[in-house]
Amino acid sequence: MRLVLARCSVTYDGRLTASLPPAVRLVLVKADGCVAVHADGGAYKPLNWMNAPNTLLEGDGTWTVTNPKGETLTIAFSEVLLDVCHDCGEDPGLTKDGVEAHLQELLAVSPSVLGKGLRLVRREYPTDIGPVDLLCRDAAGAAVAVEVKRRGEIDGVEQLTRYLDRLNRDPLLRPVRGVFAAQRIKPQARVLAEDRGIYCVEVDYDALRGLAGDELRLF
Amino acid sequence: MRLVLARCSVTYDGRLTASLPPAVRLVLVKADGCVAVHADGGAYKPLNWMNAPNTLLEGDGTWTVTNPKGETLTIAFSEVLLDVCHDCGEDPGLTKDGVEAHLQELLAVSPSVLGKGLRLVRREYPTDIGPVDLLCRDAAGAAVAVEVKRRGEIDGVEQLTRYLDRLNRDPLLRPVRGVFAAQRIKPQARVLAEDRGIYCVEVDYDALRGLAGDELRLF
DNA sequence: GTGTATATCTCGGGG
DNA sequence: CCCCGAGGTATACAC
Repeated sequence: MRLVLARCSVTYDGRLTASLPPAVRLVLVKADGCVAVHADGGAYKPLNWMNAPNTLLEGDGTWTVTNPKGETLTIAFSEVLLDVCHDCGEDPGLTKDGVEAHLQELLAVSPSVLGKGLRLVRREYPTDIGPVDLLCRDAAGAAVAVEVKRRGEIDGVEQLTRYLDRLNRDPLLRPVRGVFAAQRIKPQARVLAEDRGIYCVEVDYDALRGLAGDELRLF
Repeated sequence: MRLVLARCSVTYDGRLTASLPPAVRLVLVKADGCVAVHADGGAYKPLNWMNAPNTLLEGDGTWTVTNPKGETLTIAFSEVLLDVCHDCGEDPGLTKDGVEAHLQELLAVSPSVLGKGLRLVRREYPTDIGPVDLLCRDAAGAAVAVEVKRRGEIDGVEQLTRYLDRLNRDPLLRPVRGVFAAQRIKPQARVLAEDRGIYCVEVDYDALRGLAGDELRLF
């Protein structure tokens, strides 16, 4: 990792054109070759950057970074305050808990919280426009498609609607009901869903984790 | 801007739980108080971060960053290789050219590229579910709603469909046609759009800029 | 503040 | 390679 703190001006020419007048900024070059220019504020996003893979050409006070798509990042330095380089070694990486995949796993174990008598047919049930999170059957044997989100918003309702449209063309499944499950469902998303006959359920992640633990302990 | 290069382990507890085992990383503290932990690779996104506003408590080899929502980022340092601090001053900020807003401006000046005889009624025409990019009238006086995207994908078609549904409830506008304009339209989006009777146009940003220049020069 | 749309989104997975 | 979906998305802007 190379850290350069310097007064510099920057231009990016690629998917769009962007330019930065001279100021003191951090230029970060990582081991994979990616370059990022950070101002002293404004959250974690750099002002300008170029992802790996790319080639870095160091000229006389000017760096030119080019990627295979022909996009370029040009940095002109006028005053270098710091220029250090360190080898950090491999990073063991981040582990996460509480993302949508976990919610889906827990609901797959306890589908009955989504409706009385619901049984899981399979997770990630494939359609030709993408997989449905959960496909279930209810007590009467009717198919139920479930879309799982951490936060239920309009996009999720549209997504489930597209899946239902596809699934309802399959005579072996038809008619298929929809269930929209999320930790919190926004009012607009609920209105749109219910207008389309989609049932909405808010689920509690921690309670579900306890419930799943109980169910697993039965075996 | 403070740069700390150190062996450290990190945990985040908030919207989800995430943890990082010990390794050498860059910890970046910006003037607005935001904190970011970067590995030596993996593009510009930090492994963990905490946006401003927050409070940073420096303890004995451990930093605890807390935000008003009660989320916490904890960094435990074991070996500090570098710890420097610099005042960068205000950043004059980034200027961009070529984003969707510019494409919309250019199409507002030259709506006829979207269809013969099209005239602009207004940009950002309001509906109760959000603004339509352009509302036009064609040569026959019929209303045309235009959705502008840099890259035309399915979400954009859904968005325009929702607007058309709303606009077609207005007796002063009905019937309203839809036009989906983008620099490139993906095949799936085109199929969905045309299936719904929405006309697709790919537009050339540079050509449009030239055209708009010509039209302005007429005045 | 909520709600909506954009982003050089980034990032990962599957075909 | 593209396509699709998730994200602690972040960010800007309108109501």
